[in-house]
Amino acid sequence: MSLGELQQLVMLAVVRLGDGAYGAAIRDELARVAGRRVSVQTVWVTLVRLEEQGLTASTEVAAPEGGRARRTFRLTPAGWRALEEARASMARMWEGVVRP
Amino acid sequence: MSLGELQQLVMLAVVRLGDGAYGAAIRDELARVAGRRVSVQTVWVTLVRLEEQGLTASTEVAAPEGGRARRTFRLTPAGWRALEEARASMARMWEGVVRP
DNA sequence: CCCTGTTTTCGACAATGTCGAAATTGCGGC
DNA sequence: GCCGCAATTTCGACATTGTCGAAAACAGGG
Repeated sequence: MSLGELQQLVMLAVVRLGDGAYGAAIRDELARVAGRRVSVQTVWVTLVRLEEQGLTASTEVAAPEGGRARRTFRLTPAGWRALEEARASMARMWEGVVRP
Repeated sequence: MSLGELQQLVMLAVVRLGDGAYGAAIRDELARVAGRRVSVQTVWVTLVRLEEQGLTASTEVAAPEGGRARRTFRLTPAGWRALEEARASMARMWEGVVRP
């Protein structure tokens, strides 16, 4: 069971956003920084599935002006471990690789 | 259409191995360097699907001692582009991220 | 109370990841 | 020549991840 590519990106967006990590913000951060354009529903299912695996956790927060209540996400320690492990594997594979 | 995680790892194993990039060798390189243990068949389907998308190409090579003919793989220019793009997105997302 | 904008949930389907089991092929021995 | 052996590739099936259209839930204002 290893992290999919989008899962990693979503997790990174979550840590980048800190407290403000909820659906729409994550979608925007993904587009802005990674150039990856996905719908907010896609972000959501990904988060739900990560939570089922204990890699993220979430809390409901009070509604801002003119909208309904949001749910914000964060990484669990297991989430951090998985994310860093994925990064380390990939880094080792890139080591010494040069485009011909 | 963006590269899956295993697809990236397999492509990297392919470039690492150069001329000797065929099924079993790729499987071993993945285990050795990335610590990712998958069956040879898994590597194969991945390669076939990448080839369908024009990201890798393959050639049949004469049989070595005591075995049947092999098929060796390499990246196409489009493959390189996709791989480097995936890396760049991920790197940008990691920028400035520190574990709390 | 109904409309409007924001956010979450449902339901469906495509792409990727994974492997057990079968088929193919070259070699060495009987 | 036929037989089994070892290495390699192909088939078929299923789990997980990626993707979104459309629907439901809420909060505030007219």
